[in-house]
Amino acid sequence: MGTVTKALELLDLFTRERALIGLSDLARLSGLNKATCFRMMTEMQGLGLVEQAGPSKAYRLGPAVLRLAALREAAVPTRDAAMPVVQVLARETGETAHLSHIVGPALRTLAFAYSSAHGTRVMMEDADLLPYHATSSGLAVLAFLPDTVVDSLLATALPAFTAATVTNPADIRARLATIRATGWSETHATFEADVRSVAVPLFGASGACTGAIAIAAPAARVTPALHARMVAGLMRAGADITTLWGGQLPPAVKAAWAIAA
Amino acid sequence: MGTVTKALELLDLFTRERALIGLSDLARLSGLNKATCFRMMTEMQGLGLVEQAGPSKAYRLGPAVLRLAALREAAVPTRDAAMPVVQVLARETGETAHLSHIVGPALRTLAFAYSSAHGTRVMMEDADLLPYHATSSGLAVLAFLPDTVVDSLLATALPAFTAATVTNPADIRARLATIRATGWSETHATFEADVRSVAVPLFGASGACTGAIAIAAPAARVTPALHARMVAGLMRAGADITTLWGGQLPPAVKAAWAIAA
DNA sequence: TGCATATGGTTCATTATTTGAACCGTTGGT
DNA sequence: ACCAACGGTTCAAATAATGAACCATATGCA
Repeated sequence: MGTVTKALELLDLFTRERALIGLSDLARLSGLNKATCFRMMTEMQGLGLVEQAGPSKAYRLGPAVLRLAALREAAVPTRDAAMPVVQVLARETGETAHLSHIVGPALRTLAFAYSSAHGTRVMMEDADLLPYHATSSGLAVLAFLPDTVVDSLLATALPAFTAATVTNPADIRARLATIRATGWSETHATFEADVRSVAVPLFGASGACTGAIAIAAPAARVTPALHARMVAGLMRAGADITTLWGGQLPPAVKAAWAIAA
Repeated sequence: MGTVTKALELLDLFTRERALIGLSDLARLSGLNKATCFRMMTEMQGLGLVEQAGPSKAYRLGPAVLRLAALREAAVPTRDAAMPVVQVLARETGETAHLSHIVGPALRTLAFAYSSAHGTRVMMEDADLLPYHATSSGLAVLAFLPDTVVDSLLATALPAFTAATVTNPADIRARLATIRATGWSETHATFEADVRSVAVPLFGASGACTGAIAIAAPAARVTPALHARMVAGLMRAGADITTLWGGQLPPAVKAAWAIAA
């Protein structure tokens, strides 16, 4: 493995719950030697990518990442462009809408919006990781990813997050076939209990799948009428965002969405 | 130089004007070998830090930086926290206010706000680089940085951006002494013609200077009364943001600002 | 048409950097 | 006073980075 990859995987250890990490923890979590971690963190600190904070000298992400993100959004306004669509979707359905994005090998939440229609709602957090096999967004993306990616994912051990999580590769493959035909995916308490979620895939300029947009609601609230509105809204939002991103819907998806609408 | 530093300096070549860079250009701009660049970019691509786009296979910043920025903002809401203060400052003075931040060896614009009071205003851009010796923000920061940093900067050749730019190290040192005493800095058309600008430094948790906040106005509009309001507003804003960032004013600055207020 | 010169990407012997066990000096708890 | 954990440092040994030369391809030009 390259040195750069190791250093940047160190950055991936930072999460919302674990914003500060000490040197020893960093070494334990990454499996790298403490000296290696130290040299890398020192180097990245010099570039402003991380900084040391607090009473101990624990590390956290530094201000340089803000500059990089500002430049990325200036070049490719992924998030800013899609945000209004996500908000409209949340308002029209009265439920939580969220947008996710393939980053490296994982699917991450990029943006989300709540509705104020109900006192209870499904909560989200930015930059969270979504498992492919247990979320509607994950399945929507997986259905339109190359077979090689699907094969290698299904070859690994799939964790069960709830009693309802589907972990059998054959069952998942069957669901993917359905999703390819209908153009949307659905899960039922497979990631979090009592949550029902529907998603559609999003596509980039080359026609490859780059992410998904989804709506998540408390299961008890999802009537057939609401479900229909969710699917219809997602198809429109999916087409809109794909256009905003300069992407192109695969013919099969375009046909599936046109028939349903 | 470490490999990680080289790779991340590659990322620093991306700017707003040059969002897409091809492999050969990357090698030329960085001075690194083409094979080295290729390997590093491939590695960073695997992590989503950069991606290849367009008809040619030019590189640009990838979606992973958005995730890192989201986590940084969650841990330390630098920009979000400071933004209202910058906006109030712009509204109260009727001029352009901007916040800058030390990132590695350079000073970068992090946020700015315009006022709608006048038809003409000083324009800004996010993530722009501010030269230390020719801007009020730069001088404000420099005055509170360690002597070693000042020495090494003044040892380099300082470019003149206008006829009024001060490039003589001795003259700059004299101005820094004044700034240390008063707690604020000022420039007169030293970076852009007809622009007059006032700034105060900002400080981090350790008491070290981490950035500056400034107001820039067309020179003709700066009356003594407005100038006084600018300085007073900046001092309040500087104290507020330093607090918001969990920072601490050095005693000397606290004293200077208290006396002036 | 063919020549010249770009481009992104690849190879492999040479070289320089990374690596990690063991080591400091401090700190905080018992 | 002790112990264990912390952040940080060292240096011979091992590994990964390096770069000149090399493809295949595409573009501009006469």
